[in-house]
Amino acid sequence: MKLTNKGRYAVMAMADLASYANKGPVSLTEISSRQNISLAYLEQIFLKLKNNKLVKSSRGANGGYILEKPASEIKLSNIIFAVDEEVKTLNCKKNSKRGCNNRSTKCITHNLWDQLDQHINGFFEGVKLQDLTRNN
Amino acid sequence: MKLTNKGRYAVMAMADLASYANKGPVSLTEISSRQNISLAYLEQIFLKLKNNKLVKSSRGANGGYILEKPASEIKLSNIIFAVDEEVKTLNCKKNSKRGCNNRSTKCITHNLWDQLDQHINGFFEGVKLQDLTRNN
DNA sequence: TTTAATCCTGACTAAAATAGTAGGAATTCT
DNA sequence: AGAATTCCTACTATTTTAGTCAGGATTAAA
Repeated sequence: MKLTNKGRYAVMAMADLASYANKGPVSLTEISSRQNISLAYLEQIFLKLKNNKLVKSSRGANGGYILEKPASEIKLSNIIFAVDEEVKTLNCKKNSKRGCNNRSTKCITHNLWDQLDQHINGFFEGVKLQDLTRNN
Repeated sequence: MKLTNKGRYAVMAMADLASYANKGPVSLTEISSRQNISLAYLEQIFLKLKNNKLVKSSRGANGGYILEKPASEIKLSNIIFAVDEEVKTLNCKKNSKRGCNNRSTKCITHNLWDQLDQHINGFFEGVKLQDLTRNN
């Protein structure tokens, strides 16, 4: 799992959306001004969120986005994965054809990093979008 | 806590050192060839490890590095902090003079990211260098 | 039907972080 | 003295991140 500002922005935007979505579609312009994220950047982010079936869009005047699922069913890990798609190539897997099951120092730390990754994953698996809204 | 290859290299190198250090100082040249990390890069890394009192050096021919403390007392978090020194400026603290104790979406996710950080910290606090050596 | 709001998309760019090099000085052993 | 080694600083190349820009395409309301 990769962790960047973009992912954090995505979480912020989704939390914003979740808070205001009961009144129909929320436009990116609104979110942009509330959260201080540039509109163009938000568009880029929401495109991915949409492709990952986390939000639905309705176009035209008074259009905007709504959550595709209830906030209680959206995990933060879903959001982060959608936006910061994984490109990480783990050195070990890439370099060794031996399958990385030996006990070299390199592979030991590799496993360690893998464990950490799962640790972080687990963290974001455990938090739902709903947990971030003020009116839950 | 920041996580980069450099940190991983540092952990690898320290694990290597811990495995071989019973025979006196280990030179970076050795570590370099065993772990496939460029000598110049290792020098840079060990400079920081030394400043952080994790290793001791002895110069000159047959010189090298040894652990400053037993491997059972060195936490991985120590190593990583030494090498990837924190520069991270959290947006929230930087921007708001209100002390970031309001319930804005921004601050909610800020707290979230903080929690994650502690989570990761905790992970590396729990692992000792000794746990990585083959002959423990 | 016009118009405005909005989504959609890809290409581009600037800045920051990362990863690593280069080169020389100082030290110690043999 | 000569070889091996740490020490130290500055530099550079690459990659990633964080966005901007420009121009559509689509839809809904007036």
